[in-house]
Amino acid sequence: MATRTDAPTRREQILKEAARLFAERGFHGVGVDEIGAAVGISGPGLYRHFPGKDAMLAELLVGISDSLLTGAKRRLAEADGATGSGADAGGPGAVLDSLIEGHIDFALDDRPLITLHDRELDRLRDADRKMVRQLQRQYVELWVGVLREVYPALAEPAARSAVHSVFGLLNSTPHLGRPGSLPGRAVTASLLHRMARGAFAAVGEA
Amino acid sequence: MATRTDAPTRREQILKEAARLFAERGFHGVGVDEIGAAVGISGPGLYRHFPGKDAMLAELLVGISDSLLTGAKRRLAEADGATGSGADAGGPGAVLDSLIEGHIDFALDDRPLITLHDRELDRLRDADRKMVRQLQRQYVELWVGVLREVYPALAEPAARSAVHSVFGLLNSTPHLGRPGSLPGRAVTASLLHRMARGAFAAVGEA
DNA sequence: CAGGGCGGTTAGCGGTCGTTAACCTGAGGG
DNA sequence: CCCTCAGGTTAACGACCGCTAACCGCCCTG
Repeated sequence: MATRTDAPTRREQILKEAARLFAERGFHGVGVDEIGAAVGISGPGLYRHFPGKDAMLAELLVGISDSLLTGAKRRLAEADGATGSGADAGGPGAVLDSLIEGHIDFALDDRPLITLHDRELDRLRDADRKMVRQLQRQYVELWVGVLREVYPALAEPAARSAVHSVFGLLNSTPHLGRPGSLPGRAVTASLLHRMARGAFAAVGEA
Repeated sequence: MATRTDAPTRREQILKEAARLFAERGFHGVGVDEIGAAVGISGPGLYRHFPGKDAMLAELLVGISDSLLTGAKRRLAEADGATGSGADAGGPGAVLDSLIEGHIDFALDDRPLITLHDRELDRLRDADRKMVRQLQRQYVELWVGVLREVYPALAEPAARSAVHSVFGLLNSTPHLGRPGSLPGRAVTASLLHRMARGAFAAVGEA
């Protein structure tokens, strides 16, 4: 796949600005005119790119969930391949670290999307909501499986609760102040990573 | 103060139902007619109790923030008194445990309010929003102070980030399934408590 | 150089929302 | 016995919102 250096298409501009606005003021709190103005066109011009306001939210939420799940699957496969072929410092702990790292990257780089992800799900039409819910569930179950490999004594319901709670922890990035006031991306990522591991350890090594 | 055994007043009914509805569908997603219907009166009847829809949200959010801060101050005072008078198993660690316990109680018992608390803040008028923000900031700083007593090596910005992140963890209760599907309140509370302590330890004992 | 369609524009429609106005009723006190 | 007033009701207004209709210019192609 080519790393895209192209200018973003108009459609992508719209999605990005819509995500920001939805995250800031809520889906119902943003008008189509505002979304249009954010990309330099006005109101109804959006309907050349999307069938409606709902469709923008749907594409955003499905995209987020799918991207998270796809990334996690890729990391899982990479780690399994590594541990299978060579005797490096891998193992289930490394896979868990990789999942955490991926989620943190997402939470730090796409804050508006992380905000929308657990906030505006109920505004979707039934079909879209079911799809997003299914992707989210797969993502959670993937984490639960890896977590229980690291801590085999952990029962499944507890593992699931722990995963949801750590998502809450990692998704707290929007509350950590604007990107400028952060002590640096790497520092924040490391802090979140250690806290997530600590939280898991506290419930897994009971 | 008398522990209230009275039937809830109409005003309290309205606030409770409004909180539930706002949490479910967002502030802009709920009409005044629905709030009225939820308490058995209809639409404009609400204006005998509140000057407007905004005022309901404002009272809810200020109430939450104030209640959290007041409870935390009380716990801090109680713990300080205990450690000051006798040589029991207290100390800053016990204070931190008490803060965590209080926050968990709130997150488990008032899920709609916890949801609103970090979701609809921007819908407030400037004055109200400033007040809520100030209460929230005091609450955070109180936690930061206690946390840095437990882990003196922890720098202040890191401590503040850690507190926000643990709030994210504790406030994940709305995602843990409906109250019925939980493995029992005490079990969930214990799990959250251990995870919070583990997360703090992981960043404090670096 | 004609023409078609992509990507815009403005005007406006229908519905919904928060709020106000005007009216009503039943209980309590002088 | 009347008056007041708290706590409702319905009707309606004005604003806003999502979306459609109708129109238009530019670029690309045959």
